[in-house]
Amino acid sequence: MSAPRRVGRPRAVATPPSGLTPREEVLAAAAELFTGQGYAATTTREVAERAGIRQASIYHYFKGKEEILASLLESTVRPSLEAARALMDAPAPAEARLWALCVRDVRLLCSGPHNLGVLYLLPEAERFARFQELRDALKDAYAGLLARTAVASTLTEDELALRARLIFSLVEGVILIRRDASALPVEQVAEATADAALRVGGVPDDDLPHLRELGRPLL
Amino acid sequence: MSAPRRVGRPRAVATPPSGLTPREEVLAAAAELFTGQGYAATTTREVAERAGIRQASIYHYFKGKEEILASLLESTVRPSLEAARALMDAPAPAEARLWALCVRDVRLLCSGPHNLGVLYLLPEAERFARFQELRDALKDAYAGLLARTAVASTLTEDELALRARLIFSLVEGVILIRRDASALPVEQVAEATADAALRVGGVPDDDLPHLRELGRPLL
DNA sequence: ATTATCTATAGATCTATAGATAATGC
DNA sequence: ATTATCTATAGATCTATAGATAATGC
Repeated sequence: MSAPRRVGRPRAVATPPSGLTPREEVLAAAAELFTGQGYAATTTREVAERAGIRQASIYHYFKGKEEILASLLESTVRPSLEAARALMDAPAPAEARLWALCVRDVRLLCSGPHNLGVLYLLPEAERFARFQELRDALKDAYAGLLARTAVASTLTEDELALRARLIFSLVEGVILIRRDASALPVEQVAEATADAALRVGGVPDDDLPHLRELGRPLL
Repeated sequence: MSAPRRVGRPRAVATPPSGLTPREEVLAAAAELFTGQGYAATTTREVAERAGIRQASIYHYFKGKEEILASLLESTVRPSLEAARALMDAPAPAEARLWALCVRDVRLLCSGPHNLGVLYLLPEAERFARFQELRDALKDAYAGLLARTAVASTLTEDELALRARLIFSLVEGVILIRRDASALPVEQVAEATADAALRVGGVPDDDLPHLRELGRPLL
């Protein structure tokens, strides 16, 4: 109802108020375009246009195009890492915690308006050290939980490391699944992926129902 | 020993003979650069320079930059699909054939000088219809083999489809594993991935050694 | 005075085409 | 004559910066 009354020169193109800060509007626009066509293939002009501002105005909020991608990468992996840290200390069997971590991670990768996970797959992502650190910490969380499972003691260190890596990429693989199939039954995919992760980890099929019940309260 | 004696104007920069045709030299150069820095981030000039020719000479062999990527995408997925087709008719239990398909696919993704699989992950790859058709056919091969396993009858159609998709992305996931870890013990990763695939498919742990023995001759 | 935006543009590309050139083939 | 390459460049970008402008805040 009330007029905009915002500081600064008005925008050239009147913008329907989105509820987001201008910075967030830029990030949202970049998320859509980077995930859809890639980072290098997206111009700052396209991002600005979708955000409702002029190209040069982006530089009021970001030092450059790279900083936009860095911000998106970090904000996408951080919630996963927080979920992982919470589960590291939860009082439940490692199998159940690993299951819950997979479910939460898949949910994060499958929800949200854009398939933000595909940013992880961009070749440009390799250059962003801070993002890679966060992702490595997440990888370590998977390995740590797997090492605490009952079957772990029957495996060599190498086997364990490889299985942890396979589980991690099984979870990240839902990025590809989501990319192929636009609309997914998120919960079903999340639980199926978590089940698959435990199977890869060596958990016998018969133990799965019980572990699921222990894992569900951790979600 | 013998002089080059090649038709056409000589190259501006003398090229150590690579044994490849000029077209292959361009493809090899593009493979390295596209996988390392992405398609859009790679210029035709860089590709040409690495191939030992001038930028404009690329257009003698390719209609444009896109055709280079299309060619790389198709030549990368095609061997996987051929392996799949050969295994569709092999006289062995579906579980063993699925195991063998995984091993061969992972080998293909893990070998070769560059991590060509990352091309599948490029957002640009979505636009190449012929490549996507080949990849879909490969996906169907996985689903077809899984449907012929013994456990398949105990699952709903939805569960089966989802598991097939998870197995497929488990295999494609080695692209990410290879990207993170430069040097991999290919055989070990391939068999571990194939084992994991059967586990995701619901094959009991106890059956694995036997199925591996049946699968090995199919490699 | 401060702020958020704008307009304008420098400078640096990048792709693809036009047309010349330097080999071999006949 | 044919071929594989080259040089040169048109035309179309694209990023980031410089500096102006139109609001509110005090």
